[in-house]
Amino acid sequence: MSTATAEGADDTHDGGASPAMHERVLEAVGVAIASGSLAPGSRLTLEGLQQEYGISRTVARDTMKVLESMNLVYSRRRVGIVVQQPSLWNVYDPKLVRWRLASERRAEQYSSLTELRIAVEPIAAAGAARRASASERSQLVALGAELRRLGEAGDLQAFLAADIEFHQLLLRSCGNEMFRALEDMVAEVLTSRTKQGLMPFKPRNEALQAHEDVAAAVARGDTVVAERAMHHILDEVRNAMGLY
Amino acid sequence: MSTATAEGADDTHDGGASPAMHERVLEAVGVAIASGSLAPGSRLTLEGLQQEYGISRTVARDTMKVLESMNLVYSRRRVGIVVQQPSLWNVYDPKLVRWRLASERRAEQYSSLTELRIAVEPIAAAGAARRASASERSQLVALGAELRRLGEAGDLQAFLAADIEFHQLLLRSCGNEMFRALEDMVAEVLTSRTKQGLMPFKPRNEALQAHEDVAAAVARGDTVVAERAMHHILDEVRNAMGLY
DNA sequence: AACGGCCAAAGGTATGACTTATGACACGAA
DNA sequence: TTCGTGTCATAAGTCATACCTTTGGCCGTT
Repeated sequence: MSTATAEGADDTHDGGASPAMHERVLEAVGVAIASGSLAPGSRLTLEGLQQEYGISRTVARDTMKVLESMNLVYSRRRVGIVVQQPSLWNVYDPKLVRWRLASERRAEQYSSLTELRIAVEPIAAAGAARRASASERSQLVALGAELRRLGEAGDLQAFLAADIEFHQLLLRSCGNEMFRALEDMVAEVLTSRTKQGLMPFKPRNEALQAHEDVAAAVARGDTVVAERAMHHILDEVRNAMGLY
Repeated sequence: MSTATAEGADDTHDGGASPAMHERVLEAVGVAIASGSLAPGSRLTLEGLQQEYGISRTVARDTMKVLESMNLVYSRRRVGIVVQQPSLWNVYDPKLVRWRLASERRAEQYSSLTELRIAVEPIAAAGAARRASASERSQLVALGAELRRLGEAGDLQAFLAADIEFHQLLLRSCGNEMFRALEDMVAEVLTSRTKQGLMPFKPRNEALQAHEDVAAAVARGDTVVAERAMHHILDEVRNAMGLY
């Protein structure tokens, strides 16, 4: 790799080069760290990055600053840029989550995210029952009905889309911005679960019922039932993961 | 402000100026955004930042790259650097959490974090019961006993320290790195709760018992009881927040 | 009123120079 | 031998400057 910077890469220091250059480097180094092929303790230098990717010091610095902000690396004078231990990473940064999902260690990331879902969604359901807006409540009920329709029709594709929308809407309407920030990750997990064929061919009636129960409980502001019903939905997931 | 860059600030472009300059700017702008005094949609320019803080373009760029990575801003040619809507922020970034806790909006951040605790800790307890190491289990039991001792002695200061250690150890030993990453935030919340005098003068016996129950259940690998007992601990918090 | 071209503003990138911190190593003293 | 101590080379931190590229807004034409 290295010199093969995608397009022609004339030596003409054109001052502006290929835009998104910065992103390319960030992506490459980030993936390398997230996948473990750049092990904790490994050292990089700005000089080295400039050579490796054919970039200027400016871009190399920008990239490292971002990685440093994610705690993937730290930099010290005279030493260079050092890869941090994974236990110090900002594991909630969407970029890092994406990189890890793209790596060999995908499975670990999925199970962490799934466990997080199991923890958060019931409390989010309770929050939604308490704080969702009127329109959010009715949308949720509508989605619950739609899920049953699609589930019984056996249209897995459309079911997945509606299921994602259901769970996202819940996180969006629960009034906690830290839960809301998990929207995309939940979508990712649900998508993957279907892709991996971990979903039953037809959603179980029990699951459909539980979704409707959540929606109804949220709609009437019943925090306890909303939470319990969501818990029920996730029990299925928990079983599948061997967490019971 | 501006020119008063802390020390002397001779005009001699000394190329190296006051180190941690970059951090100073990051902090200032970050706090301004987090507190809302730089409203979403506000626009900055690199030029402006250079003037405002007496820094070079390099430092201004570094700073903005970090803020951009946190999704606090985005930058567009010909427009400048624009403050993002809060709903797009990376609200799990420890820097942002810190800034928000230091702002007027402290209360919102605390309640989000508390709700997150309520969601995560029971599942973390179950995870610890399943996956903690032998030494972690015994440490947890020891901490449970210590909590009772300190609680009954009425030493709130020492109790807080042990309580933090208890909850952190649990998050650390539950085997989910996304839960572990919440260690510091939980410590922050617990500390604040005591500081604000929201703790009873003496911890209630029920709470002490629940901590011991969690420790014992984790020690013998009983996921169900560990989760339930932790849930019980947090019910107290939930009540205090009016979430029941 | 809609379309198209021009201009200036502001970020993106590249360079080169200088400052500062610091790991490593050599040297000398206890 | 071991433990400071001083020197030096390295690599990040910062600054200044220059040029390219994108793009929002203005203006004139159709």
